[in-house]
Amino acid sequence: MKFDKRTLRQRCSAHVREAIIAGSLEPGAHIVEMRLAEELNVSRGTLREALRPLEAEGLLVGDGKGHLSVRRMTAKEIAEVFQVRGALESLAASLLAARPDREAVAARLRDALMPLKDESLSFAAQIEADLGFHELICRLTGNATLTKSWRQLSGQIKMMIIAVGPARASARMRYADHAVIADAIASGDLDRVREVLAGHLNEFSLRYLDDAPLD
Amino acid sequence: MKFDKRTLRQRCSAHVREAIIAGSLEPGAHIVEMRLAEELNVSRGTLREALRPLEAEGLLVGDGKGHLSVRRMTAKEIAEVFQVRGALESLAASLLAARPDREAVAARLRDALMPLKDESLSFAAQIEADLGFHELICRLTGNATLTKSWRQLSGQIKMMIIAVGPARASARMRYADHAVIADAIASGDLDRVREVLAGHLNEFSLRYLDDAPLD
DNA sequence: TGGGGTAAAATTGTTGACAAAACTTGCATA
DNA sequence: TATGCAAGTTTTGTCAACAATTTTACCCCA
Repeated sequence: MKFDKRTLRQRCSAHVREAIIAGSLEPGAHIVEMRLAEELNVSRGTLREALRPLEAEGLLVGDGKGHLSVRRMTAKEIAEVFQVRGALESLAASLLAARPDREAVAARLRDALMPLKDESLSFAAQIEADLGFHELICRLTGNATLTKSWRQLSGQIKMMIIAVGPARASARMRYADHAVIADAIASGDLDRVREVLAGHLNEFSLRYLDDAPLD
Repeated sequence: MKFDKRTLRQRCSAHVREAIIAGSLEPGAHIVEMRLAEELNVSRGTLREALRPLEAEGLLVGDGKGHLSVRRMTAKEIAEVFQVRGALESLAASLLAARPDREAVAARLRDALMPLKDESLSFAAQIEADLGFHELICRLTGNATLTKSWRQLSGQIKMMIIAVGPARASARMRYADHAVIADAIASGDLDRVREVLAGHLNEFSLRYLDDAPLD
């Protein structure tokens, strides 16, 4: 038996975050504090505190008059998030590739990819494995600020991967697509690392924006 | 006459942020909600909401048992922040240098540097001009996610610049040190941009870490 | 018909009180 | 002396009520 030691506020935060990412709170939807608080069986005060970090994370946006709503990302904004994500991961991967123990690092990265070898993996599990791999690249650098900055973006990234659906998203979450990144890090060739990573993220990004509705 | 339309919570947030950055709330200091709320003449609930974003920003840290305290940054963490900042600004500057209107962009950047030509500028104003220049690099890209990520770091950066004091910090906030960055962007030479920027931030970083006490 | 004002409803902003948890302090005891 | 227990204090967690603001609905009148 394991108890959930988190405070109500933390659980609210997590719950709402997941609802947004999963799409059960649709982009553009207004957050009515009273109603949502009732659904979660918490007081408005507790909910409001839980909402604040989500606002800072960019999952919720205020309209200047106090009303919060689920962020609706334009195609342009999606491309922007990928640019920043690319810069962060590029830094991370470069740092890893410059380390003397880069082979060991690459081994750990490959381990994280094992789930993706299973072709029948659920969409949700694919996303977890994929983003888990990319986050691990950041974490292994030991730079907590880097990891935190990456995490700030990860919610938005998950949200749009799920929004675009398995048909288009799954194609670029395969094992081989990620193994080349680990290989590049193991090689220690910084230019190659940056090139491979940029290519990976770029294809990914294009796949989302190709025929996505522009607004 | 101009009224302050911001909510109490927003003003609290801003006030506490400034107090932390300016050092009047010292690193490591415990935040006692009741006492601080009384000082600011607001209720605990309002204050608590105001503190949450500061926690997300990394200016406050929780100890896992609900107690918040002002973040104390180690030398290692300072170096890490500079690494991430470098990655973000490098992306931004590269984007600007690749634009057809890069000369116009460089001109706007140089404008922002004018205050630094005044040798008798106050320390606080120097910091504003310096960081304002770097933020402008991000803003001019038009990538809001990039700007937001950079802003998340700016509080921590200001905090440590002020903590280290004018003696060591002022040396690298001169006009010429920044003008070369604008020049590089105007040149359109991406490699040169990255090199100049990396050099600038690196010297800056070294200056803080040189004889800073390690913990 | 449409512009404008006003009452009503809905929603957020703010507060103070109570509950729960964590941290002292002092004492009793092995 | 070290340990454990227990009362009391401090501090955070949560809630429900009230105030202020914004939105909506409706009616009046030119």
